[in-house]
Amino acid sequence: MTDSDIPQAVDAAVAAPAVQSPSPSFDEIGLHSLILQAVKQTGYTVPTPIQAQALPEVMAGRDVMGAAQTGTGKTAAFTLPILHRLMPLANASASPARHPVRALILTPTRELADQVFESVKRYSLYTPLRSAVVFGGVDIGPQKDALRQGCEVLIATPGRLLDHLSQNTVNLSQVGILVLDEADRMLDMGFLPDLDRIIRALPAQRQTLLFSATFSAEIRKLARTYQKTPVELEVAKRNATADTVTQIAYPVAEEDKRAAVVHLVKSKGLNQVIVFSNTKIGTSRLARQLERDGVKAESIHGDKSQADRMKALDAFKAGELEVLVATDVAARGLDVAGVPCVINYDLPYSAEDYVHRIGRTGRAGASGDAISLYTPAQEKLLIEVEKLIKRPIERGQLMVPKRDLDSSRGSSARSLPAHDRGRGRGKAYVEPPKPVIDEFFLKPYEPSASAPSKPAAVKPTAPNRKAGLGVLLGAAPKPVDKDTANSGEPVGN
DNA sequence: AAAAAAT
Repeated sequence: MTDSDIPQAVDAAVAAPAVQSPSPSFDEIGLHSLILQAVKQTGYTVPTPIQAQALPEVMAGRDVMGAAQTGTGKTAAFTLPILHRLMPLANASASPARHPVRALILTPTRELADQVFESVKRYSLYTPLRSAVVFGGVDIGPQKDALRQGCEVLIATPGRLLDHLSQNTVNLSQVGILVLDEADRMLDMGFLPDLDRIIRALPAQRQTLLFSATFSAEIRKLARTYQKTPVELEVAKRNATADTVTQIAYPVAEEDKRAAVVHLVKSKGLNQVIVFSNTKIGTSRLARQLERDGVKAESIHGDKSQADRMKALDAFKAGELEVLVATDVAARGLDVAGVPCVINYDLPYSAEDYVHRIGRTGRAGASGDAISLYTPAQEKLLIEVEKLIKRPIERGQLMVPKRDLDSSRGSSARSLPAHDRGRGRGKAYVEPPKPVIDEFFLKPYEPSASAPSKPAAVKPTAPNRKAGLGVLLGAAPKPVDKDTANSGEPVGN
């Protein structure tokens, strides 16, 4: 599933506010009938805002610079018009063999590449247009075969594409359309030199589409370098978080975080939770520990083999896991339909990543919960996030029954000194204040009420609503107060 | 400071 799978026909009526300006249907936009056929089969009738804006521009051949949140239907916003533009080519159908690549779509991660590929395949189902995807971590042989067969649309991650280029197994000399998806992410990941090398292999005469979560100075520079007077489209507000996502943060001591996750999952019967951790090692470890605690969990991060990554993701999508523990490899672009809850086990180092992480829930107008666990030392990160999203995040108090806490505490966490002891800064080490964790609770955490009318792609098992068992939150939402918020900051950070 | 991506 990808961004393009926003079920307009179904959800628009329920979750999305009625569109005031009469949005044209896909019929009226003038997409090629064979593409329209595939669109209709998915059940969509009305384009999302980004689609409504981008389709005409891209179909007209203009360069587009688009800022759109994930979950806005961004993938279809470029996939559909690209296929439309390539249709004359397919109609000619003179020499079916050895068609050179006409459209190239670059993405930062392998999973995203695969998702975009799935989307292209779906929408080109009734057309003669062919597509292929290349990315690292898997055998290059089959990719070479696919490229030799010929494809009009190629989706790729930069590294493997360069590999193909150097081996002369791909011909990019006829690429008339280039898409840089999640461009901000690609820059973050240091792909600029790779992008540069790839783009130098493309014709200068081409249409270039650039999608990014934000229009930072770097992105604008990228646009200036590779685009010609792009049309700027900005759909959702930059750095906005969906209104349908309930956000809450709990102060939890580092060694209690695991127990907190177990309780959030178990006591509420949450069955499809993505838990974000900041490190690859921490991600693996947490998944293992959760398994020991009786939570079905798998991890996904960059040190795992591509096969393992796909396996974990598929198992999660199939509903076989309660928890997917992930690094930020999963923060962007990943689209598992209807994830009802995201937990930040660690707050991300950058506030922008927070936006991407919680963008995994509350997609397409569905409701979702984003829960962040933070130590007092991490509160400043939380404040950074609030500044970025321009809204306060409710603070709660999470309580876990003491006996569960103790049983779930590993031997490891306890003994570790949580913070570095003074690095000669002349200050004594101060144990950060611990949130009160005790046997009783005030008010249970409830997953947000309005259940999405459209069930997740994965059929959720009946939530076992044994509230009260343990996890609790009380503490009235406290308005953010920058002054007091910082006061408990411990030494060191 | 961390993660991702070609091998």
